[in-house]
Amino acid sequence: MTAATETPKPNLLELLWRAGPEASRGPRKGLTVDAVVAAAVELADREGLEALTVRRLAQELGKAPMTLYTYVPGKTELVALMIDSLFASMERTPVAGLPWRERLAAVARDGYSLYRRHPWAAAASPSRPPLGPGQCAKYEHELQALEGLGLSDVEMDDVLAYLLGFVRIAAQDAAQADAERAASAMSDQEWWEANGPLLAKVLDPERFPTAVRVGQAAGEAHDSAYDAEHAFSFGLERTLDALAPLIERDE
Amino acid sequence: MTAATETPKPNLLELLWRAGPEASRGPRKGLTVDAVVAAAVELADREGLEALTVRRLAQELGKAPMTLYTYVPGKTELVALMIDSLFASMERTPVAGLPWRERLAAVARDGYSLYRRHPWAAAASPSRPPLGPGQCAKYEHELQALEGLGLSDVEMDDVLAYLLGFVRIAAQDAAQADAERAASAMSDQEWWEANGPLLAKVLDPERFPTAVRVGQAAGEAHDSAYDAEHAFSFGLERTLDALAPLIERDE
DNA sequence: TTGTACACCGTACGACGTACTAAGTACAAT
DNA sequence: ATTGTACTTAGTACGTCGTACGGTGTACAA
Repeated sequence: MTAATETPKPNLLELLWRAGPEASRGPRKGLTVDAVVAAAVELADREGLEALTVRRLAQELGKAPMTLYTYVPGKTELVALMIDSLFASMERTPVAGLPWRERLAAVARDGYSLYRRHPWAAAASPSRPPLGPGQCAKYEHELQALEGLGLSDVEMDDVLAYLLGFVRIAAQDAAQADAERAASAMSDQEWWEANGPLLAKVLDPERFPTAVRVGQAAGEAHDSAYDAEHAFSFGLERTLDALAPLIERDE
Repeated sequence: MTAATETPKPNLLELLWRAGPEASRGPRKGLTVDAVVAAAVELADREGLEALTVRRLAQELGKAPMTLYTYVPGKTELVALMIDSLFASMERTPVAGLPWRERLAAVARDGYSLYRRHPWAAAASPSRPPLGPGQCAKYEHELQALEGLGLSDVEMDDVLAYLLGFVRIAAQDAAQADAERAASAMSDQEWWEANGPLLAKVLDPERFPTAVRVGQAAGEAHDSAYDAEHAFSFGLERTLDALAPLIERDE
């Protein structure tokens, strides 16, 4: 029995920082982790996260499916790498010198437009992503926007998590509204013809007086049933108001 | 050729309101939609949304997998029904007579604890769920908590969407933190032994000065890397502060 | 020159959602 | 009472997924 050559599964952290040992023997690699990740991002952007399958991605790269496992240990790790690569290359509006509201607004808008450009990432990105280089660069830049405002270190982290939570949920909702609009082959008119009668019967103004009134008003105000961009700008103002007492507390 | 008996696929809306025509011929039904949905909720609570498969659910109900499709047209509709059933039976703290902050806090806490009890729902529930009876009852109750505060109808909807967005993201993050803790078989110590050296090399305090400092402070403050309950209570206070200017604007 | 670590590929396994078909049931129409 | 038919239930099977496994050939190290 030969001693098993221990090739421990490459760690996600090593992979994120591209710190794995590079092979010195064997055939030349036909791809790189970066190339795989870039192709995956492009595919997910084009056709959504559910179209991103290992087979499909391999096909686009001109390789057999299992080949990708040489570069990436599994699909979850691939998605983590994809998100970190987004974070690494995202736009970071310079904020030095701006008043605090504009600084935080810029941070929020940078994040939001990243997620709008890559809607799958809003659904997939966790609150505390693994500490890859992209995540670290993002975190560093965002924290610098919070420096000098009289917050403690712990408060800075709390405030940032709160702000980014808003950004993520706004992006999720926007992406979902888009997806629903695209998925329903029905026009609004067809939908109402199909479902209007039932809704009219069931949305009893005596049982749901406030809901019927407010729902109707909201539906008319935003031309669509849900106006994502309005929700974002409304929410951003609120979120900055939320932080004002904390930040301006001792000025 | 016999004329095709048109049995149009039951609409999700009809299903939500249990408004489908009931069969008058054929064998007695061995189950009800409610029973299927209840079993599905129980299974998802117990083992998570990814354990909720049609086969597994059918097994728990003592039926063949395909049998469930008599009650529910597909898995997506099943999940929608599950969420609406949660909304229908959730706790709704009475808020009449309370000051506005306590009213909104109660609404937020009811929602949050619902999602904490059913973590899968936080991930699956969309911003604008289909108008089932549970969703309507929830919406009605929540809007009543916003009545009489001097807001327009459209503002009431905006404010509620904003508040519920916070609740959802807080619940998502909490659920994810739990899941990660459960999934990693490693203890914190093992994790640091495995990843500490790389992180120490790569988290260069010159490249990421603020991130390293704040990250360390935050990590020490919350015993775990991410303290969900703290994030919720911190965020709830902020969110109420966010709404104060709007609500107290003309008092 | 040769041994070996490695990239690459084909095949295959066990899950998944669900389409299709057949069997059997109980009410409606006769 | 009988028969037709709408219905529930079940079995089988298809196409998809992630990925385990084993084989083949390459190119560097010894």
